[in-house]
Amino acid sequence: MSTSAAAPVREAGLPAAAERPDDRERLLGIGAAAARSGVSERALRYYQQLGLITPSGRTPGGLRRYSQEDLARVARIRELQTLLGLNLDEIATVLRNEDRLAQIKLAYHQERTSDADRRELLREGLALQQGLRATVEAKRSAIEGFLADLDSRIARTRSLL
Amino acid sequence: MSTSAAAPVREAGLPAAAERPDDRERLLGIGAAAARSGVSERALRYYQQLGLITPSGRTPGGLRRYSQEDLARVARIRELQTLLGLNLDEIATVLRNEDRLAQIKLAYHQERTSDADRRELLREGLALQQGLRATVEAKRSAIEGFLADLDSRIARTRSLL
DNA sequence: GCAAAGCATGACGTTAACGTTAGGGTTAGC
DNA sequence: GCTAACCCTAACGTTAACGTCATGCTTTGC
Repeated sequence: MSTSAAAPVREAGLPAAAERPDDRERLLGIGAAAARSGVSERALRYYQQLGLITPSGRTPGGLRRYSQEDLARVARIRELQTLLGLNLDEIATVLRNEDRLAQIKLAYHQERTSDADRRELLREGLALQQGLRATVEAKRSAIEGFLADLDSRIARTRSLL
Repeated sequence: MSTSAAAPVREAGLPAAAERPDDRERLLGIGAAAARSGVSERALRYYQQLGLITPSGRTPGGLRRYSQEDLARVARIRELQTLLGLNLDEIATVLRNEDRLAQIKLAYHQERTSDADRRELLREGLALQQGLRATVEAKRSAIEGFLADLDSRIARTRSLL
């Protein structure tokens, strides 16, 4: 990590193996991107300001252009927000982890990576994933308990009938 | 419903069938109540201001006194907040529903309630409970999906090993 | 009966996550 | 090449859910 202080969380973009302009390569402006992802333009700019996303392009004049992966990333942010109740700071951490994981997979597949290094990389990646998994699992079991409680109450009400 | 406009959400307190001073009837001051429920004194006052709770007693001088049920109610609020991500407004609705359900159960057990009325009451209560259940269930299945996705990713990482 | 601890009621402050102008540049279609 | 639609940055506004005083009354233990 040798970038500047305000380095944003960047998605580890694949180096575009082969250019495929047919595969819906159309980039969206912020308006369309906002409409499709269901958040406001302001939210998109705000996420960017926090380093959560970076539109994969800009026009020569400086207008943001969003790719499909960008939109997927926004969807992920919303998911982490509404489902897990994470705040944007925590989400930044999660995304950083996931980006790191992608990096790891890239490094893993490089010829010049030694076998020992590969094992090491995988271990690190696995640890990252399992960290998030633990968080989610905790939430799930809590909700399950909540639901069980609710169901038993419903059963009691029902038994009166 | 004939109470004043700012009527708070009140728990439908049982009429204290028999006074039992031995059964930990000690009421807590706001400081102790806050400590035990894990929220701040300010939060307790704020919840009251929003009509979510009403301390079951006040000293002659006006100090709040919280009962065990009050604390349970606070715990419920926190649960709805952190687990389901509801805001205090939505929580007010849920609590109102639950209080209504308690009322219904009381009415149900009254001799002077007709059988037809009882069925009607039960139906209403059941509907209220199932409303919340649906919300929670939706959340659960969403989280389950999230978790499944995570697990498949983990499996993929693992398969590299 | 008195000091220390506890509490009440305002009222202003704070933080996260955006919303909303204001005052301009940029781009796309004709 | 021009206009309508789109977008930029900067900056102030908003809302929920409290935090934090300030000022003064209450309660409790000795």
